[in-house]
Amino acid sequence: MAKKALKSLGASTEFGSATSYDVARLAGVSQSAVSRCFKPTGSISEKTRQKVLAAADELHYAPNAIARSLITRRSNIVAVLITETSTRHTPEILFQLNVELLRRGLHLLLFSITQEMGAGDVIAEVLRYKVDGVIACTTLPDAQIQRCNHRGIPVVLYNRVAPTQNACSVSCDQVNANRDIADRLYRGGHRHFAFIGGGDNAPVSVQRQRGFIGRLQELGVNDVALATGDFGYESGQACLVELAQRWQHLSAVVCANDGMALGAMDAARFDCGLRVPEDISIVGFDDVSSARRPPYQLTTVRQPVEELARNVVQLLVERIDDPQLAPRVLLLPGKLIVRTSARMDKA
Amino acid sequence: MAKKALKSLGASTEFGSATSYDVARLAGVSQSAVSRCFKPTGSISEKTRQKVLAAADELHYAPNAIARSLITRRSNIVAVLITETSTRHTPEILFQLNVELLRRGLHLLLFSITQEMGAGDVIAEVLRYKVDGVIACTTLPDAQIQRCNHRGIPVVLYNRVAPTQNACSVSCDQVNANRDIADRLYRGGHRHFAFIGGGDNAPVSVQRQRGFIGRLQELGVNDVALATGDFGYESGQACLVELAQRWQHLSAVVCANDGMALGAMDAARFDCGLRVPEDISIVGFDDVSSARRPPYQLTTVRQPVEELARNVVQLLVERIDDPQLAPRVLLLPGKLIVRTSARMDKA
DNA sequence: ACCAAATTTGCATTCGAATGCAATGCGCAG
DNA sequence: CTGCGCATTGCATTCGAATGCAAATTTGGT
Repeated sequence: MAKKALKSLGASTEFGSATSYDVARLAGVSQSAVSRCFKPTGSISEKTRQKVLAAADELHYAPNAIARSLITRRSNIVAVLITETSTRHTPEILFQLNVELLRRGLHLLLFSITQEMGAGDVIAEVLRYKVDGVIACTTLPDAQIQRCNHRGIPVVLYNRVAPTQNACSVSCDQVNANRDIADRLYRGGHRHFAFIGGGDNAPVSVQRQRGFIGRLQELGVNDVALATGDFGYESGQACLVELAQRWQHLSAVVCANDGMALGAMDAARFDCGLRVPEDISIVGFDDVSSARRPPYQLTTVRQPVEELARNVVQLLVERIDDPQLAPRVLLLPGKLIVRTSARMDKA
Repeated sequence: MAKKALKSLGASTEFGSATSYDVARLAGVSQSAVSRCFKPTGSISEKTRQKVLAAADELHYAPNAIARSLITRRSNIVAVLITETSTRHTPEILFQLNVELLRRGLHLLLFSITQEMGAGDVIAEVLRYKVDGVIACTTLPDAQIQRCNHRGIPVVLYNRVAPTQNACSVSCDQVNANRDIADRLYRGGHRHFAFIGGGDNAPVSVQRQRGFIGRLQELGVNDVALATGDFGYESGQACLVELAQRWQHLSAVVCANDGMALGAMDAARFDCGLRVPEDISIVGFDDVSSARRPPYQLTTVRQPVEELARNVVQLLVERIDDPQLAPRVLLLPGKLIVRTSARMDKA
């Protein structure tokens, strides 16, 4: 196998960067030495290390991550799955996840789930890249989660509860946030409530609704008006108009997200001639940037995005390091931002 | 080298998926045959192809992308560079880029540039992964662009003009969009203008300003009031208050982005007691979702994000396929969305 | 049926780095 | 000065798929 040694004799002037052999030759050591030099625990003397580092520097050498992955069976790549809507809701999540991952030497390979490329196709691609883990910022069928687990790839869900016990999940505690809202509105004197949801196949909407209505029932309020939109501003407008027509005494409307809450607020004022919060109280969820502006001053819940991202990555890394670990479910409290769009108990 | 053939005899029941050798053995053919079967141009008979595909299916085999990259010297991975602000401005850009890339069989490896990890560190990581190309949604020092070029990796900038001729770029034509705005406002009767910028180290702000002021000068308007914010709503408020105090006849204010325009609008109404657009006209840029809402109805410019993404990927792929190709600069027109926040010529 | 041409197949090597094992070098005690 | 033991070093092999080349097979023409 003397070929190996001769191989890249003339190289390193061309495109394509230097290899460990080039560095070895320049430093007058073996390729193994170069390899050990770039591995934290590598056994190597200080003298050789210096020689190698100098040579590496001269050739602008850095270990080829692809080649390394092949032999170590660790790609240091994590797949992150999103849909068009998941980025709209929290645009900063990708940035935050990426920062947390890079901090731990992991990289983020992005996959968008679309009409033309469903979850199944995407997971197939994910598997081909031998990623170390998967973070799903979208609903992921249990079959696909299983497919990953079967290959020893841990999955962590962001803001989705796992349908079964096959994946970790980290979410904002939507249920309790909205229970708290129900409580405060009730204590603030409201008795006639409505909820504007985002559809039953949107897990976040379902949970926010469950928290709100569940707590109201405990408080003895049994009929809560319901309307269903699509998370968009316009649908919030339409829902409020419809609700206001059908229910006379309506005094507090809780929406599954800020987009609809803002729509509802504008509809209340401009279409129904209602004052907010004197005639009607409105609460949202997410704390988008418009929520704090003068025309709105929307009372809403802010998700701890940075903390969520940190915990998602934390859980994932734990399971990458120890695949035997049982999946955990983490709930982080949201922060109620009390502004003036709702009459409620501030305590 | 009979070892190879024996190698994974007992495997394929465990974690870690089947290899081409496993498939070859099950199908009763050589590993080469399996490889050729998964390569579009591979020379293989229909009979063997069927045998191989059946075996592959049974073992849930798909070629290991990492191993393939190593030998083909094509990773099918593209690095995308972002900063915290670049995602805030256009959250959907990542999704769109990803969709376009996946369509062409390319994958998106995300890199966030932060305080603790500057452009230099990030490019070092990018190079280690042997990506086929780089898309920068952020300012990238020429030295770093060169570093990529030197390794034969093409770079395309999104919404930044390349400082030199070393990279392609695809941008929304901010200059002309704002020239048009200047024109229409002038024709609408305005003579006293102001521009609220986002700082001189923000290329988008500089260009929007240049377009606006440049055209005004051509029209004979030489002194335009200037204020500088930070793209945030609050800074827009502050700037407008300051401008209104110092300039009496101010009648049209153009802002470098919608965030500041919305702030300016609210400040005009709530802090300065001015009516919009009767007393003062306000124009933004980006067409964020709040812009179209009843309280604002902001006249602004929408960037053709989908088209931009498509062209970014198009240019990148062209240069990946033919590295000799000279870098191109593409400018796509923005779309002026005329609403009611500004008195102007609608034509 | 027979041979040349075209197609299909397998063998062996390659990509670049990591690592078990054996060999070498070094330090230190006796 | 000798020898034991530990720290370094190098050799050879490995990860999984792609591919040039030669061998084997099929195809087609006569």
